[in-house]
Amino acid sequence: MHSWVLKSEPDSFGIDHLIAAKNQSTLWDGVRNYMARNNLQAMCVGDRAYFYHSSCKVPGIVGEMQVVATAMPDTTQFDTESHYFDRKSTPEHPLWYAPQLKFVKKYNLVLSRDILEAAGLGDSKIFKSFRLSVIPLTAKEAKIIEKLVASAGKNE
DNA sequence: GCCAACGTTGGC
DNA sequence: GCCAACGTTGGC
Repeated sequence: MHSWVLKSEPDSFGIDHLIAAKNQSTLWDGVRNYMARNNLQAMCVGDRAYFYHSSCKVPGIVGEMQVVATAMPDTTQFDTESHYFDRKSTPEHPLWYAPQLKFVKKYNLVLSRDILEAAGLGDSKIFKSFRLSVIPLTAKEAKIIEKLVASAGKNE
């Protein structure tokens, strides 16, 4: 199993949108960056994805999701009405792919950048490749986050 | 709202 | 295929 960090702006699609969604799941579509796309395609069923809120008051990891279906063509790329329409893409040769993600849990606190950095994740791609919206975590990084979640859970 | 980082585009 | 210009992301 691999772990990933998926960024989204809570104003456009936050974890509460996911909770309210049908089956509490969503296609992670609209990603238009090749490196992020490659990461999306590398996701396997059962992988864990941390939901990261960006461009908001307290940016950080707010909860967990699980991959329930591997990446399939992102249909918004063919929709001329969509903000995500891409004229270079055709149904025969789609450029962009989206996996299906399902809500697992929402934390009772935000794992803010301060908390993540203090836990030793300062060298993680979360910080180093901060423009990337789909970030792979090493096993070590994933373990650190698991620990943070476990200790935060004790305060519930 | 500013601005640095950095991916993408397009002219050559 | 290089690289400057441009646009977007995202923290502050």
